[in-house]
This record gives sequence, C-alpha cells and structure tokens, in this order.
Amino acid sequence: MKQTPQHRLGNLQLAIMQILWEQEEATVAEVHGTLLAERGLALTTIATMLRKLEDRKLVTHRTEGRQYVYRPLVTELEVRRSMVGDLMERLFEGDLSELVSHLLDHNEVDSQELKQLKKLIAARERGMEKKDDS
Amino acid sequence: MKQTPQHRLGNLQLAIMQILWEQEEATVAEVHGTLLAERGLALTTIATMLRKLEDRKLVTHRTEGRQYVYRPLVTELEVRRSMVGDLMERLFEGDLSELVSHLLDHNEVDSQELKQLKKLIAARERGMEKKDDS
DNA sequence: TGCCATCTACTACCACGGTAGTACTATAGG
DNA sequence: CCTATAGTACTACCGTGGTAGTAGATGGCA
Repeated sequence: MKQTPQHRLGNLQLAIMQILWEQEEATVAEVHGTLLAERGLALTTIATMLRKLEDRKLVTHRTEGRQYVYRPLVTELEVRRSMVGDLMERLFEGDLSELVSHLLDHNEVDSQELKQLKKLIAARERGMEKKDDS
Repeated sequence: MKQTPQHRLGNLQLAIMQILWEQEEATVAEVHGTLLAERGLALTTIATMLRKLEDRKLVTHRTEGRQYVYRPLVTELEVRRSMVGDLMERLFEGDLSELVSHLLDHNEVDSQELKQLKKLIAARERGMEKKDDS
C-alpha cells in the first residue's frame, strides 16, 4: 500500500489550487485572470495545467455552456499535510522538534509571534489532557 | 534582490548531500555503498548525480589516485533554510505561526515534545531580550 | 446561413531529477 | 610491455512541471 499518494505540487500547480480552494470553483479564464497579474502566463498554459491536474485527480470539472468549471478534489489541508510531512521526513528525519527548532533559529521571529506560539502550545496541551481522559 | 539561489534538491540529491555532510567528503564508491542498502542504485547513477550536483556548484571534487573525492559546497543549514523557507512561502504565505500551528494540529505530538517546544521558545525569548538591549 | 470569437484538445518543447548503459582512460599486475 | 580492471565521462531515456502555439469545435451575431 502506498497511502496518501504524495500530493507534491509545483509552484504553478499550487497557485492554481489555491485559487480553486478560495473560490470553490473557477473557470479557466477566471484562474488565468487571477494569476495574470503576478505571472504573465498564456491562457492555454493554465488550461493545460488544469488538465494535467485533472489527470492526477487533484481537480475535476463540469461543463457550463462552453466553459469548463474546475473544482478541487483534494483539500488544502491534505496537500499541506503531505508536503510538510514530506519535507519534515526528507530534511529532519521526521523529527518535529528539529523542524520547529530550525524555524525558530533561522527566521526573524518577533516576541509577538513567540507569544502566539506559546498560546498554540498551551492550547495543544489542554487538548492533550482531554484526550488523556478517554 | 532575489535571495539564496534556491537550493531545491530532489530525494536522491538530498540523500547524497546528507552523506557528504556527515562524512565531510566521500568517493563515488563510498556514497554508492552507503546508499546501496536502501536504494539499489547503479554506481553510475551516483556518479552522474554527483556530476550534476557539481554543475550546480553544490559540491566539488578533488582527485585522489584515480578516484574522485567529493565535498559539499553548501551546508546542510543553507539547504534546510532554503527549502523550509520555500515551503513556508508557498504553502503558508511565509507565515511562521501558520506553519507551526499546522504542525501541531496535524502530527502526533506527545506531551514530551510539547515540553521540548516550550523550552525552545523560552530559550528563544531569552535570546530576544539580549538582542533588545542592543 | 455563414463567419468570427471563444474555448478546449493536442502537440510540442525545455529543464531537470532520476536512472543506467556504453565508451574511454589510466593504473596495477603479470 | 600489455592487458584486465577500476573508475569517470558521455549519452540517452523516462516522467513531469511549466509554457505555449495551433487545430478543432461551437455558439452568437450579422
């Protein structure tokens, strides 16, 4: 068994998926329009990419008039889980603390953010207790 | 300015680099021998990959007898920074808290590890104060 | 009805990770 | 000196992300 089929997405693929996640669904032209500003891509490029994503079962489409309306088949969460987990595995042997430690050491983290993180951990601990009861 | 020239490494490339980071330097045969267990790769595959890595200035080599001894030109830290930063940018718009939050929510984190993380943050806060003095 | 604009499908390319066979070179041993 | 062998260089091929041109279908409008 191969489990979570490695949602490893490239830059453009991710950008497209993010639009679909935000909009729920979108036509080729809509995706193209949204992306046009930051990347100057041809409409056919977007269309091709969407078709390739559909091949990989990451999106699907329905027909509306003569347009295709695409819709994501995987959630942002799944992709994040898969890609973050992959990286953690590849770079930190799956050791979460190592990764977080790296993050803290090598990013500008202001005290604001540290407070935020402490809150996250505290919340997590409370969730833990609850789970311990079961 | 565009930053550290994107050290985006594939699986095999990373595995090879990791060996070089551990050993400081290694011959093709040594790398091949180390990797042979987990992946059954041909020696020429390793040699090719090392040459490609050299093209990209990620490693270099010197000659010893008739063998090449390869040595990394980038540190593990640099690669980690680059790849983690890249992922954080792509998936979480560069928001560190978002990434950590995701990590906490979607991995089995035991209380042991939470304690460890709190320690990391506390240490970070102390480092902060010192920097605030300057 | 017939032509144009709009959309998608096909096809083609490039770059690159990954994989490996074959060709070439130089060395060590007889 | 000459050959077997160890070791690298070349070349090639596949898959896939990324990019886009061109062909084909279709619907709207004059």
